[in-house]
This record gives sequence, structure tokens and C-alpha cells, in this order.
Amino acid sequence: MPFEISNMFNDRIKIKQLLSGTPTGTEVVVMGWVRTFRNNQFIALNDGSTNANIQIVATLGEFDEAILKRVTTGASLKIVGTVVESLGKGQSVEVKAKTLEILGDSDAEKFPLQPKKHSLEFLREKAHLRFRTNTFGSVFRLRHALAFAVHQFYNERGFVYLHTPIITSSDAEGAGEMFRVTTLPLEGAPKNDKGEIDYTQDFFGKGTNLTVSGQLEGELGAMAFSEIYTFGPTFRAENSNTTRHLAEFWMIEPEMAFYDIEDNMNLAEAFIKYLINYALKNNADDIDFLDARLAEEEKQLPTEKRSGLGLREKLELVVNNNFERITYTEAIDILLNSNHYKKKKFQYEVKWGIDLQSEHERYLVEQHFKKPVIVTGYPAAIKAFYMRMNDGCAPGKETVAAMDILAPGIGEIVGGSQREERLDKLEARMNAMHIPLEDMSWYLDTRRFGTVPHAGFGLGFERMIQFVTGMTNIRDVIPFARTPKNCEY
RNA sequence: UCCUCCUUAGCUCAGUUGGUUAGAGCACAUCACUGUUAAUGAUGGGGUCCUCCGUUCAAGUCGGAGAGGGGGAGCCA
Repeated sequence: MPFEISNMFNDRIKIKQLLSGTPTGTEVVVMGWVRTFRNNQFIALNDGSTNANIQIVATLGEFDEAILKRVTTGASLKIVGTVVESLGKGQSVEVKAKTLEILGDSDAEKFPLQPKKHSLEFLREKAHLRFRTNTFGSVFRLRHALAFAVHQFYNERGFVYLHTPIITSSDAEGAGEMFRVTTLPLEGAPKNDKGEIDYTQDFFGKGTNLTVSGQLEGELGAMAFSEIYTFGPTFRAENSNTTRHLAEFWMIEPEMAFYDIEDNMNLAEAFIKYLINYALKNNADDIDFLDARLAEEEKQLPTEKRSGLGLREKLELVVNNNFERITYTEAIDILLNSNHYKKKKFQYEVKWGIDLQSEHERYLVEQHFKKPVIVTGYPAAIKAFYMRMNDGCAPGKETVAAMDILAPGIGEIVGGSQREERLDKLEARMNAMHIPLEDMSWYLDTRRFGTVPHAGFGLGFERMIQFVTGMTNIRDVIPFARTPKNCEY
């Protein structure tokens, strides 16, 4: 038996537990927030443990009118009462209140959440209160469950959880614009003799930024522990205004020694399926709620825009089928041979060497294969310096051992590669891309001292949550979204 | 950053060819009712029609600029 700690209010029972088979006749203490108060008698109380409310019955005449007046939407209550079989139709049990204590009032005229449907846009502006809605209750319980499942998945496989730094002086990763970290004054910052800002006088004695990826540090760990993963916040100062980008987001980056690109794909596919399975098993009611919510929303759409697949159906389909694996070259051929292409419906040109555009990825995933697709072997010219050059490529058609996993409705959810472990090839590539070798000597040391084939990938945690919850806007799957021109709370 | 759409009561939204005092549902207040399920019925309060400039006898409505938001694109996870 796990060690049980007593609650500060003693013996409080969570509503989820209460609803899962507490025998009638049991005296219970419940606390939570009022969702609705109907008929001056029936309180729908919620404590966040589940979307289901417990109905509290305050029998007419047994409670002070002045107290009942304060039972308003959003108020917090402590109830002592007895679990009884419900006389009403909406629930099997309810709690007949003996005492009813107002823990915190909620001015009904000012509390923004009403017992009605609110738009996601409105709730986004009330992010501090939106946890108290069913939709966001389900989303953030699922976010928790998935975070827990991430650790469980890697722990079961003997990976070491490595904390890579959030402040970094490395800017070679090239994953995007970085946020500068400095304690120098904005006005009158010290300058060197070239007239540039003199970062030797800064807090760290050099220019520093918020990390855009823990990968390079992760590789250092993998060169000792064999298998590591990172799971932390990352920051991109890109002016991206889309439903799938954040300036601050969480990323999971496993890095494995003795893995090639195939092993890497196998791990990534197993990982995604594990997360979905965990959610289906442990948060079935939240998935069902979001499934119903989505179905309701689909009804508003014209027939041709409906996905035709429920959330649960979609997740089960992903879990029960292998991801499609194709090379970049095959992907280009599929696009070139498609009716879509022949009817000139692609806005962007399709030819070998291009970076696949959203419309191309969406066609492959949503029209052609109708399931997640792993694309490998991208042209070297469009990929990062650390990706392993494939051997035996035709001149001008060099490819790297990269892999992207594309998910329906989300696009790229995983980006990864086998890393270039051969020092000479890595240095040649860095020189070609004008990356200063001396700044990266710590990284190159891994290739100098006992280098091994290794691989890794990054999974955008919020995009994964989007996929599992069906939420279409990434701002709705992180508690407090940071996006261009928006940093509330 | 680009394209596009939107902004009217606390929320969701209607508002005709530019024309008197801008409406509805929900929410809120008061009363009634009392086994309700977003309870119901009656009555009532509630508006910088996003902001500024312009056209006009007259602008929520037409034009321009700005702000905020949605969707799409690029960059990416």
C-alpha cells in the first residue's frame, strides 16, 4: 500500500473516487467549485479530479437562505453529507448535505464563466480560469498524463533523464531565432573598440541565449550513458503566428548511442504509440469527452470539411497500424504522380531538392496514406550540419539520414536523424556551412574520443497533446501560451 | 512577416437599400415555483456599436488609417 497522507481538511474524498463505487450510506466530506446551482436545491460540484460533477442536494428548508444565496457559479464549498442513491435521472448517486460551508465566495455578476458554452478564443483570454471548464479540465489532465507517460516510457527502457541547460552560449544549432539573455542595460550598454556591445562585461562574460534545443548537450550524455532523454522547455524567437507554434514550448529529445536511423524510427514510433495507449487506458473519460466535443463541432462544418473520423477512432487507428515509411525521393514521386499535382492544385513547385511544404505533407498524410508517415533521406542541402551523410549518393543528390514523422492534422510532430559520427565528414560539413569549429570543440570531442554511431529525435510535446486531444490551436494545450505580442500572466 | 476574415450588452449573436428611442437568447437582480440536469415562468437593470479621421442633411451600416482577435502561408517541433 502506498503511504497515504492526510488532507489538511482530513478525510476529503475526491469526486472521481466518490463516483467510482463509494457505497451509499457513507458519510463523506467533499470540497470543490460550484458549476451550477439548480432549483435552489441541487449543486453541481467539481474538484478537477474528473469532468463528472457530484450532485449535492441541499434539501429545501434545511439551510439558511443567506448561505444558499452565496452558492453561486465559481464559489468554493465544503460539504459534509451522506452518499445516497439519486432520485433524479442524471446521476446514480448524490450527496445529501448535512452541513454546507462557503469556503470562498464568487460574485456571480463578475465571474466570467457561465454555465454555458464559451468560445475557445474567449477562454484563451481567461486562461487563469479556463482550467475550471470541462474542455480544459480534460486537456490539462491529459497533458499531465502524457508527461508522466514520457518518463515512464524511457525509464522502463533504462534511459537517463538528462537536464540540459536552459541558458546556453551555443548558437550553432540553427533551429531558429533565439532570445538573448543579458543583465546589461538596454540603454548605454558597454561597447568594445569595434562599437559592438561588449558581452565580456555581461553576467556570463559572453553572449547567452535561451536554448532552442538540448540536442547537442544530449549527445554528450549519450556518449556516456548510451541512452538519454531530455524533457524541458525550449524557446524560439520566431515571429510565427500559427496554430502550431509557440515561443516557449516543451520538447522531448532522446539521444541514443549505438542506434542507426532504423532503430531511431522504431523507437519514435513505439514512443508515440505508447503515449497514445497510455492516454486511452488512463484517461478514457477525458478522451471520450473531447471526442464528443469534437463530434459536436464537426456537425457545424460543411460535409466536405468533416474528417469523418472520431478522436478515439483516429487514436486507435494510429496505435493499431504501422506508420508508413517512405524516402524523400519516393515522397516526391508520389506527389509528382498524384492527380492533385496533375490538376495543378499544389501552390508550390514539386521537384527533387525542395523542402516539403505543408500542402505536400498534408497530401501525403491526409489524402494518400491516411495515417502517420515517416519520411527519410532528405537532401543534405536542406538539413542541419549534424545529420549523417548517406553513403553512395549520386553527385548533386546527396542525402542525409534524417527522418520526419508527419501526423494527420498536425504536420511534423517529430524531427530526427542519425548523427554524423565521422569527424572528418562532420568538420567538412561544418566548414561548408560556415560554423566555427573552435566554438564547437566540446561537441567535436565526442567524435575525437570514442565516437560511435548514434541517433536521436525531438518530439514537440504540445503537438503531441494536440494530436491526442484533437485541439486545433496549440495555445489551448499549454496552460499559459507565449506567442508574439502575447505574454499574459 | 505576408494573405484573408472578424470586432455591436458580461457571453453567443441578429441588425434590411445609410433614416426616429440599437434587438434576441444566456448571464445578472427581484418575485413565484420546487427532484432539478445549461431547471422553469414573470418583471427589471445593463451599450464608448474596437479607436481615430473622412464622406453625408443623417453612419452600427460607406471610405481610409490604426489596435486587437480568428484562419491560412512561410520558418519549425
